[in-house]
Amino acid sequence: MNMIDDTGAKEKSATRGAYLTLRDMILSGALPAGEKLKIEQLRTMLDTGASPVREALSLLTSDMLVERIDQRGFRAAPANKANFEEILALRCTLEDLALRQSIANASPAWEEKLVLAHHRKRKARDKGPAIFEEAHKMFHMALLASSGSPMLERFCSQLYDLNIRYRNIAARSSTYEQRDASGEHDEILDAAVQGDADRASVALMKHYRLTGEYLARGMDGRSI
Amino acid sequence: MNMIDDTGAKEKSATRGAYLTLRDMILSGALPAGEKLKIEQLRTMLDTGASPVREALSLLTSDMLVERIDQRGFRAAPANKANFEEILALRCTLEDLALRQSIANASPAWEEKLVLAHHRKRKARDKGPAIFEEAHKMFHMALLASSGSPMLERFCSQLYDLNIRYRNIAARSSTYEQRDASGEHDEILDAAVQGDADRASVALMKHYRLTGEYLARGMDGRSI
DNA sequence: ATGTAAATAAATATCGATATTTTTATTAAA
DNA sequence: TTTAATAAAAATATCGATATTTATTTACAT
Repeated sequence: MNMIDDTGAKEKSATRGAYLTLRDMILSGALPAGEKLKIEQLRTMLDTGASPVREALSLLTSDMLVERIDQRGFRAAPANKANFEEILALRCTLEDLALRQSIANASPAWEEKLVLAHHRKRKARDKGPAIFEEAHKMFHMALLASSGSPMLERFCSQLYDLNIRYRNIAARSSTYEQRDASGEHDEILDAAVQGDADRASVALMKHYRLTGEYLARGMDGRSI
Repeated sequence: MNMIDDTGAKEKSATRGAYLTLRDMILSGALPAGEKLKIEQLRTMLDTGASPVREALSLLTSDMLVERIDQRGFRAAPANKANFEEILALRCTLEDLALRQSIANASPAWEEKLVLAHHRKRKARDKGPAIFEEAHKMFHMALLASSGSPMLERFCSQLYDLNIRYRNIAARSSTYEQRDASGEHDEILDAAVQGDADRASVALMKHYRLTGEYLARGMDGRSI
């Protein structure tokens, strides 16, 4: 989200490495919500210096994955059902908007990008959860990619990541199983490529709300 | 925006001080859009170490006021008319939403807070631009303060700040004069307190769009 | 001239050590 | 006991120095 990687190469600065690892650990739940993030501890864990860790944490603050209290360090952002529902609601509003704009600006290049992302997502199904997660996000972001509003897309991307976190929290704290949403994705793709904004939006919202209910069940009555 | 100040006291960490100063310099245009931000230069300018400067810049990245390129440092976020118009459009959408939610959740406490913020903004008129700017923002944020969605409010606050920047850019690069929008504010306040969401929203949107046109004129044909 | 390659300069990123601040533990008084 | 004050420990924030990386200049060949 936050660090522009112009090369795409694997040579990563210590800060970027720390950023990616910590982000992953928070999204996956390895660093639980609300947990105090001690520099020294992370420093040894990531085998790097204090400066990269501090900078990575500062960066994660933008993503709303880490909270910072001046003079009192960092902690993983807290999680609770109210926050989850806020994210879901905001996500529906903003993605609805972005998707409609995207379809309104549809171009052949965008359609192709979208079809490609969908294809890759399907192929990624059995390449392990990390690969699939990446491809899944790519597909959803591709839907919004011609919205014409980079900031709106950025907000959506942020909210998407926050939701991943709740997905993992729910998976951990209950008998939650991955549901198969590929049919829903197909429907969204089809409507988007047809240029049918209403149908695409309805399908996307339904997709999010169904997932949302699913997750909410896994979270019920839990302290998270 | 980014650093939680639990005390409100003046004892600020070096990082927080650097953050506030740099933010101010970017919003005011003292650090022009697109400008390379060299650590050493800022370090001496702010009379502090490199670490606080780096962290402050990382934080400003969240506010979309600074861009970071791995291994190549920081620069003030670029500015152009397209970006300005994107901000305006997003702002209208998100604030419309937040304002309506806020009015829907209206409480006596919120109304009082709002009236107070409006009063303070009026009194601040002749206390210098910095004080007025602060009070003006407080009023606008107070309008949204009972939206029930902290994240939505955060997005609005971010966009508000980005708009301040363009206000200052326009002021600098043309014969732009501060227009008197107090009548518009009165109208918005009145509608909000009455609980008339439609009227409040229309007034708020009109307020933003008028300001927007005003600014756009000041920016026309300029490289900024 | 024009483009390429090596050498130099500048700037960034990182480390290790230290000063400050906050938190925890301990002791003394109400 | 509970509260308050103090001492000890832990953690954060910051500094100054150094290693890496990128940008610029210079020299050379086409």
